[in-house]
Amino acid sequence: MSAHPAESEALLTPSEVASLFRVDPKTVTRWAKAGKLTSIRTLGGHRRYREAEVRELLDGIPRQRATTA
Amino acid sequence: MSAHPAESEALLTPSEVASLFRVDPKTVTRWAKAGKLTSIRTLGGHRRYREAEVRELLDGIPRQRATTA
DNA sequence: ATCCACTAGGGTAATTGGGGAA
DNA sequence: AATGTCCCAATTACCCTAGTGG
Repeated sequence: MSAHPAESEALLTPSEVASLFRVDPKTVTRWAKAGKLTSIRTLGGHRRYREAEVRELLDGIPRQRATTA
Repeated sequence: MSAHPAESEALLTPSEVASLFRVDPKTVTRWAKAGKLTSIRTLGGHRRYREAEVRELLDGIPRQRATTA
């Protein structure tokens, strides 16, 4: 079988996102409900999150830069 | 007429669909059994899925609106 | 014909969603 | 306002063996 790169983008599970942020998975769910985080749903209703978006939030949009003095 | 089959007839394997949704291939099988996803069977009993349908489910039917609070 | 990754099954753990309360 | 925890029901993940796909 071919290894078709049919992937448009990588997705993360709730627990994975929670681990990255060091929070409870339920908290990630609340972020999704609040629209703070984009969520894709499986056909069973479980949420998946865009890895690119998560990493961007983690790397952070540095609002305040510790200037390398 | 074109000698090429319609592009919308493109089929995906269970593992490909699973990768797109970030779930286990067996989960895709359950979706097919539950009638949540159209499945075509090979002569040997393996399932194939319509790419167009999968992409539509992924892009998804916007069910969530980000409240621009 | 062989080779081997993938899939169909079935059964059992682990995760998730949802509401509600501290 | 924002988290973490408890409960329960549903969904999903991992285990195996045998058969299919190319």
